[in-house]
Amino acid sequence: MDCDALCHIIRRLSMGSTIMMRTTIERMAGAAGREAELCGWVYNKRSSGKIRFLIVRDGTGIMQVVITKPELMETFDRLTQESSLVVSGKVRADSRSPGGFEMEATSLEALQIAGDYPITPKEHGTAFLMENRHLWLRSQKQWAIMRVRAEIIRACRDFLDDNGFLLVDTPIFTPAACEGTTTLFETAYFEDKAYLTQSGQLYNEATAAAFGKVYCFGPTFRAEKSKTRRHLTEFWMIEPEMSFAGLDDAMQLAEDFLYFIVQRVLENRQPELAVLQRDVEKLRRITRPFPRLSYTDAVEILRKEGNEIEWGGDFGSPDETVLSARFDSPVMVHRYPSAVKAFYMKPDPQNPDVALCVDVLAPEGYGEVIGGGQRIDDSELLRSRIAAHQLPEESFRWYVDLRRFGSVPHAGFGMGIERATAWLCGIEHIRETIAFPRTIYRIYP
RNA sequence: UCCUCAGUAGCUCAACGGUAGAGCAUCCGGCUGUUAACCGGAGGGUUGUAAGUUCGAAUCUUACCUGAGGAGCCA
Repeated sequence: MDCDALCHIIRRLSMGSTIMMRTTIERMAGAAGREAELCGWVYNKRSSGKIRFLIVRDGTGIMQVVITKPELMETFDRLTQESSLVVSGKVRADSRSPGGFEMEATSLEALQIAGDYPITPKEHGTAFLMENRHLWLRSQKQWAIMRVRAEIIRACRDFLDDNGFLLVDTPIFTPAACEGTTTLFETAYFEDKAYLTQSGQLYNEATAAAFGKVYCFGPTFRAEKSKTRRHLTEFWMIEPEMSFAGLDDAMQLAEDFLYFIVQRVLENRQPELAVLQRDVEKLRRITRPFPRLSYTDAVEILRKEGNEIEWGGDFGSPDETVLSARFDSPVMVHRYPSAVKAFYMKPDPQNPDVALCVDVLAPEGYGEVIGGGQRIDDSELLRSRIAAHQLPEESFRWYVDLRRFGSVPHAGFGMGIERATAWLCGIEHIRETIAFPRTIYRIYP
C-alpha cells in the first residue's frame, strides 16, 4: 500500500469518528434508525443480480450489509473473503440478518483486498486448521470459545478479588522441580540451568504466609509427551491458597468458585454458547452442594461398575468418566492414597495412608478441572518426604523454612483454565480453548 | 514411550489393479432479499517419500516421514 493510500485511509478513519458514529456490531442495536459506520472484514458475500449482501465481522459479532447502490457495486465485486473494509449506512432491524440488524450501505471502502483465503466456508480437518490457527481464530466457533474463556478468567479474578484473596504472581523460571513427578522443560539461564514452572503452588505457600489468602494466575509448562484431547504442554492455571485453612475449606472454596464461574458464563455469554450449540440445560442443572466422595468409596463404585481398579491406584480417564457420569454437578473426590499424590500433601490424621487432597471432576466426562488439598505443615515430616522423593534438599530449604517460622495449617488448589473452558463450551478438544496451543507436536504458529 | 488409523487439486473427499473425478475456494458470465445462496463456463495433479510385486499401482508389499485418535502422566 502506498503512502497516499495510507494517508487517505487515516484521514477517512478520523473523519468517520467525528462526523458519523462509529459502531461495533455488538452495539448495533443502539444505532438502529440512524447512519453508522462499521469497520471490519468480509466474512462472506452473496449476490443476486442488482442486490448484494455482504456479511461483515468486526470481532464483536457478524452482521449483514445490503448493497443496492450501483456506484458501490464495483467495490463490492472486488471484495474477497477477509478483505478489510469501512462501510457506512442506515441501520435497521431485520430478522433476516444474523444478529437481528442490517445496514443499507451508502458508502463502502476497501482497505485491503485479501488474497485467496485458505479457510473456506466448508469443512476442514483440524490439522489444516491448526496450521492456520492465526486465521482460524477469525471464525465464529473460535470467536465464541475465546470470549467464554475471557469470561471464565474474569469470573475467577472477580471471585477471588472479592473474597479477600490477594493476587501475588509466582515465577515462571524455577531452580528445581516443584513436585518432582512430571517432566520439566529445561532452559539455559546464563551460566546455569532453569526450568519452566509446572505450578505456582510452592511459592503460593510462601506468599500465603505473607499475605493470608493469595492466588496466582499464569502459564504453566509440562514436558510430558501426552497426546490426548485433555493435554497441552503450555496451559494457564489459577491457584488460590489460604493460610489457617484445611481440606474442608479448600473443598468449600472450590465449590463456591466453580459455581460462581458457571453462573457468570450463563449470565454473560449466552450468544457465544448458542454459537457453540452448547446444551445450557446441563450447566443450569449444576447445584450446590457438589457431591463429595472419598477415594475409597469411589473405588468401590468403580469396581461395581466393572472397572478394573485396585485400592491404591490412581484413576485413569475412563474411571473419571464413570464417576462424573453419575452426577449433574462436579464431583469432589477426596482422600486419595498418599502414594499417588505429590510429596507436600498432608496425611489424614484419621488414616495416614491417605492424603488430605481433592480432585474435582467436571460433569459430562470432562475430567479433572481442579486438584488441590491441604499441605504438610510439620517441618520434620516435610523433610522426610523430600528425602523419600529424592528431591534436592538444598532447593527446598526455603520451602521447609515456611514450616519453621510460624507454620499454620494451609490449603489451596489449582484450576486449569483450558479444561474449564472446554467443559463450559462443551467442545471436544482442549486445543481450541487457547489462542495458540502448544502440544507435543505443535509449536507453530 | 506404546497401540490403532489416515496421507489423492488450495480445502473436504471419491475412485480400491486398467485413461485421476466431484463439491467448496479462485477467475469469467447470469439473477433485485440472499442465509455455508443458486445457475452456466474455465483454470487447477510427480496420488506424503523411497524401494519392491505386476504387462499395468492412487489402489498390493516393506521401510521411512507427517498427522490424528487412544493409553500412561497430569490441570
